[in-house]
Amino acid sequence: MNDFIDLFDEFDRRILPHHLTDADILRLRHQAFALHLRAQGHVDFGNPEDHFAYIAKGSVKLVAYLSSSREQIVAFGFPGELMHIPGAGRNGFSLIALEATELLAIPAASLLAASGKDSTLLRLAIEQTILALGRSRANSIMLGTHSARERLAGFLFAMFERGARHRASPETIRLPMSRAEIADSLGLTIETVSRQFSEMRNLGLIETSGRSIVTIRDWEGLALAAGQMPAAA
Amino acid sequence: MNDFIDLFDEFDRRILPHHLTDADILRLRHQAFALHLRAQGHVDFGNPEDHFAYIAKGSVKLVAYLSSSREQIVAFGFPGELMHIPGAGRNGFSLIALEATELLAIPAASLLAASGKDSTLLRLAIEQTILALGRSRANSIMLGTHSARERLAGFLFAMFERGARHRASPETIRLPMSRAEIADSLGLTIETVSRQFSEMRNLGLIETSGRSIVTIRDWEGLALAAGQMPAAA
DNA sequence: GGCTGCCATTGATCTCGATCAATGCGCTAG
DNA sequence: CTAGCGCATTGATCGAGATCAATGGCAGCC
Repeated sequence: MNDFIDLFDEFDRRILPHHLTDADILRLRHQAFALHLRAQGHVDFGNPEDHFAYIAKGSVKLVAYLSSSREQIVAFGFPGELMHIPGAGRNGFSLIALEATELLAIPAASLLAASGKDSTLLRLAIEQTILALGRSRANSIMLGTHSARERLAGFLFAMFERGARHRASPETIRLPMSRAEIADSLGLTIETVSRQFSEMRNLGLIETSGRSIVTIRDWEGLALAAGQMPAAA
Repeated sequence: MNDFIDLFDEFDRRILPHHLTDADILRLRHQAFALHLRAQGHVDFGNPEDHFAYIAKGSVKLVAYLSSSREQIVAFGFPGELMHIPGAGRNGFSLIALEATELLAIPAASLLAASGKDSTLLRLAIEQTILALGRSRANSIMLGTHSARERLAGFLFAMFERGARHRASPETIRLPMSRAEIADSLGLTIETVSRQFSEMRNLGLIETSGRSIVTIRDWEGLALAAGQMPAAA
């Protein structure tokens, strides 16, 4: 399983703090496991245990299943990111690959339990959780107060900031998710998302090519559309 | 300052794990500070540092200020709860008292830094943060997929579960927040919240008395209105 | 205990986004 | 290169909730 070795090595270099002892690293290596998902493949961490997932290649969505028919996308995950994945609570969660994806999963509980004396790993975990909390609260604010235009503009900004995939030029990204997935993450319908894309294209804010290539033509206009106040403070 | 002594003592008894060493407790006691807020009084933890707040008496709202006029209530806090309060990020947060409130604030960063060898405190912090993350994600799901009726019904359930204030009978609570505050937390307007209250009253699901006393008359009907699936799974 | 101001309720209308319904087009297989 | 399917786009209509506008009633104050 060279895959696992390579994956873990990358994780060690890019995420773990540099001053970890070999013992810590060995401990982690024992708890982690590599996963390869093809497009639309899903992992269901059924047990009530939380996990962390380091995304190496590809991209994923974290989906909450409701009693109703509709599903809500709670977060996206891109290469280089460490996601927090809740165990099953009131509503079940699933991690679903948007495209072929390689990731490293680590049970949160054993990570917490394992670090007896040294708290470096704990600190890493809490930092990531606090980041996720911040993103989730930002999401709540968006869903609670923003219009469809503001949501899509904000979404595009977020995708650009997180580097999305296959950046050809600094203004262009390829979105790995479908319109339906964008809609589910923004609390909108496919049609509304599509209409917003068209209107923003007509306004000269963006250009699109094919189904998933987006180029930003007017950063200031897009920021305005996203609801960042123009002047004042 | 007997207030502080009493507050900290209560915090120790009700929240802290029982096996903490005296050294740990002393360390915490040094970092914590008591706050007394009158109704509408606010604390602005301006520094970019996160805090934890133990609510002893009263109730609070955690508000995100947007560039726009509208504000979004991110969480409520009730007695006995330990809230996570984000430092200023993209949007500023404020903790505002709904009524006269006593609370104990603890800087998260120094709590993390202080626990050198022992990781009990860290574990406490991460547990609370993960709880908050779960609540926030549930909130996202509500805002992204639920109707006004479902939101208010769900809100009432949550208030009952968290014991709200001054429970006269098991079916009756006093809501310490105004209609405007309910609306801001649910992503609705005052008028819609009011209309939903009236309709639910007409349907015989609830009874109201004065501005803030609510009695549940039909638990099953309310659960149905909240969107918990009737039969099936 | 009456006054007064704020908050909640109720009504009328409007608007944004959902829904229903075709049509168009990019991507993949063959 | 072509065919065909699935996703995206566009159009028409509907409806939930926002907005605008009065009215009603609870609570704090003199």
